[in-house]
Amino acid sequence: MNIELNIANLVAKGIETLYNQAITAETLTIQPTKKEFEGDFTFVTFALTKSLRKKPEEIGEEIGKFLKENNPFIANYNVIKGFLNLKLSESFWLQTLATIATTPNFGKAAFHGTKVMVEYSSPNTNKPLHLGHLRNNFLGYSVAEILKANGYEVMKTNLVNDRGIHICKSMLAYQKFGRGETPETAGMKGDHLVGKYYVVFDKANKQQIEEILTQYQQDTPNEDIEKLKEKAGKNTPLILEAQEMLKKWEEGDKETVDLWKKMNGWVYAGFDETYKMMGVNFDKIYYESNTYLLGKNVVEEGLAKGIFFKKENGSVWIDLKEEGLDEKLVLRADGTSVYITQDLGTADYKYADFPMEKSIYVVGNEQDYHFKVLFTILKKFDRNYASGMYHLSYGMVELPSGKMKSREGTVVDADDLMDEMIQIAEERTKELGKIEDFSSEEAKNLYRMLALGALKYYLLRVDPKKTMLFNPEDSIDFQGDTGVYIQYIHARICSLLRRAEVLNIEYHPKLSGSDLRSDQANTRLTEGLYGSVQLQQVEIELLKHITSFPQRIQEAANEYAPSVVADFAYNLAKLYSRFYNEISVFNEPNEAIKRMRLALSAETAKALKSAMNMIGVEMPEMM
RNA sequence: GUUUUGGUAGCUCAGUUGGAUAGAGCAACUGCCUUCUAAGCAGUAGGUCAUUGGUUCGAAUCCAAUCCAGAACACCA
Repeated sequence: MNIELNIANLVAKGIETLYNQAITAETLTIQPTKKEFEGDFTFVTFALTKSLRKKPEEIGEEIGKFLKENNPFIANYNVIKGFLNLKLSESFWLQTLATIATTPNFGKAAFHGTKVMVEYSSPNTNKPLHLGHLRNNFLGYSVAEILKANGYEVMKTNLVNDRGIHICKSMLAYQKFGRGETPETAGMKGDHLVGKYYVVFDKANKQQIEEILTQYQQDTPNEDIEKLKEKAGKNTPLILEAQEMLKKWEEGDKETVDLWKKMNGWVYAGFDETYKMMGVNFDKIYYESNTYLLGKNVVEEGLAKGIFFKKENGSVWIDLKEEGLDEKLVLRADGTSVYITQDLGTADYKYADFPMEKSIYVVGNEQDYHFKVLFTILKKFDRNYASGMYHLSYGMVELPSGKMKSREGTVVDADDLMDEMIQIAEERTKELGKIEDFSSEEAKNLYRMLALGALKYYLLRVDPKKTMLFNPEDSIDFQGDTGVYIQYIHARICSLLRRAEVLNIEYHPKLSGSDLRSDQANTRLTEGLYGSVQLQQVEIELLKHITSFPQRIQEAANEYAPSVVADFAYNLAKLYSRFYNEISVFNEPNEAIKRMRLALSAETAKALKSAMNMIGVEMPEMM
């Protein structure tokens, strides 16, 4: 349902009839009427003045008259300057309500099965998840849900970075200083324990850098200090040992691999817990330890096709200067892979797994350049999936104190943050004392829903592309433009609907078989259920807003922006809240109006829930 | 230096393919709980849309330049 487009079609027909000029509806500007003017939708006539050689007011007047005379749904019109404001009839809105109510999964598109892969999360196994990961995970999960709502078949994947020098660092530190500690003996989640040893490594290594640096300065007092620092950073005993360990790992040394397996096992157990709490999941998990050797065949292929070239020392490159990029290394002189090599191989590997038309990478914007290069190369290779690749590049999350820095200990841990939010949700809820009849199980579940809802909404309401500020004080605020506010409105509606059920009020049009979604059936039902009742302005506003849901979901998918859905939900909740305060449902003496208001409430709740679920937020029915 | 992203109210953010007098929330102030959940509602106040120029009936939105801020530009991942 797209009212704007329908009106545009009517206007186009009008132009053809009145002025004998063919025009496509899509080129006409129809927009919701600003609230300070009378009307529902506005046709902007300026664009037509040249081709029709008429004044904007004249065009508006003539088309308005035509529309009103020829269409029963256009109740009235007025023209201000070049703006033709159209008022739609009550029966139109009532029928719209019936259509929404009888459309299963209103807002969502029919399944068309186009395959799309969404890769997100992609953690390193050397430290626990933090606030930045939360934005990534919530975004990835939400985009996947939004694509599903648009009819795609979605495969959610996670490419875990489980190998490399950084992993060896925590392994080495554990080996040296761990004394056989385990998550059980330490009373810590596995990912946190491993993260602890990563920090231990870093500290010890820093000390070694200092020592070496002093040595260097004594040996070569005239050398530039920055150069010496760099050299020292690469040559500490610990770093050399870690590199040695990486080599051993690659050779399959049993002791090293066993340790790696043990520690990664701890990390995965920890991650699973965190993912569960976050409410995200994956259809398939890839591990870099399995994919890091991929891509060498692609390098061969590139050389054979003349897309890559070899330098004298044997390293392989691609020249992307024509694309406005630089020369880029794709294989080291010693024949080992770099980051982009494995990404090239992994792209083929994923496609063999799941022949998708779109492949979304949810990765921070510090890797914009990398993905530009990756996609450009794959296009040069004529991979048939290359044109469907998209880097969902999101901005960093900053704190009021600035960027999160692990060195300065300002990193906000994901587990800690979620726990804290749950605790605050519990405190607030207890203060309000509304859920005394909840079992402790139900109460706990509610705290979780509220806390995660607040957090997800807070992180997803902002356009993904933008750097955003995480203000701890604002994030725990449950008032105003927040997830909890929307959940609250939903709970209130559910309360009304429960009462309607107790009172046995039948407000929902029930259709079956051939009746389903036919206009005549709608009209019949609408008249039977609601009669020709008078609608309040807020009620029309609500209907207008709900009606825009399908377009908003599409827009969210086109832009990969959950913020669009969040915005829809918030504004719908706000409108309903106004309705709820202005208008009484159960004190209304007219039964038809009562039914209409209940149906309107029910559809609002459905749309709210549907939208919020798309951003991963659960909606309580009582709170 | 090159490339790239951003700059809207004190703060955090919206603002569709250019459309009417630029919107929310927070913070501040004023009202509203014998009435369907006050985690709410209504209202007041708050703006040189970074700056300058251009395009046109019309610019926060498009173009150019400038200023400011972030990021990327490794035989790291």
